[in-house]
Amino acid sequence: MQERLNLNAQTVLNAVRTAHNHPTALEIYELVKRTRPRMGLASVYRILHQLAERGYIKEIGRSDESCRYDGHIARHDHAMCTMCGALFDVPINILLSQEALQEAARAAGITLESHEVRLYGLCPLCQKQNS
Amino acid sequence: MQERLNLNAQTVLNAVRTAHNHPTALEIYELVKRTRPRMGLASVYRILHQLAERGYIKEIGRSDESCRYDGHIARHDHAMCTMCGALFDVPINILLSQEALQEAARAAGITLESHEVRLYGLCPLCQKQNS
DNA sequence: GGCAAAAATGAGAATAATTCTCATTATTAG
DNA sequence: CTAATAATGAGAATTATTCTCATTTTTGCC
Repeated sequence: MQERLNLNAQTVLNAVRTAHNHPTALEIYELVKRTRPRMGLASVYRILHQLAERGYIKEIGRSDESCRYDGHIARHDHAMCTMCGALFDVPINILLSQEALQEAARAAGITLESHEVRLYGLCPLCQKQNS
Repeated sequence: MQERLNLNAQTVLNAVRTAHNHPTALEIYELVKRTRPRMGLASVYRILHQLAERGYIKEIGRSDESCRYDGHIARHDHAMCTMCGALFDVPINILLSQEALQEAARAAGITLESHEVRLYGLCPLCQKQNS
């Protein structure tokens, strides 16, 4: 395990930071190839995971597995275990003012259709295994 | 296009509704095969999409494409276009009380590490194309 | 009921994102 | 300098999902 970021990791980190549009791994790979044409896609994935693990970057929309389905269609929030990926319903409503949501949507440039809060943490099982 | 749900769709819908653990398409396929052993996986996917489109069920964690990376690591929220899948930062903070979050996490059974609000709606481009 | 048109189905191939394997290369410690 | 250790890249493998298409089912009509 390395402590400091090496040249490849620096290049990838730079690419993620300068791309201001939430790039995919493939997009980052394309960017990185300009300066380091020998780097492979697998290395990009490997480095991205390391960077995320160390908190340099974040992964968004990583479902960690496949799409899941929910027969419970009333609006509700979800909690996801950061260790095993288990997904839970939040059985109580997390209160958010419509005005705050509308303002946020406006600031982001979209019309507001719906929203969801996602909580991240350890599920009971992973808590045990982790202590 | 059909209006009413047929037997296959009913079976899939039932499976999603009775499974209380956010099943994946594969899990649903396994369930459904018990009563309708001839149904194929592709049909399950097809029916799941239809059911979601008509609002009978919801898809969770559908990134609609690949995992995206973000060099902006301070906690912030995201807005996603429900039509094209584009992902935006919400440039302002959506206020949520720590107590409410903690209580929700407790109710869901996880420890709280972090959270994110996701807004869903149409991005400017899709608004235009849709009007 | 019988039949033609339209829609739905299932099987397996195809695709796309991601991960794995492993021989090679680079780095480090002594 | 050298042995041990870690990192790399290439391509194969895996996994979830979608596509294709020949067959089956359903539907509307006589």
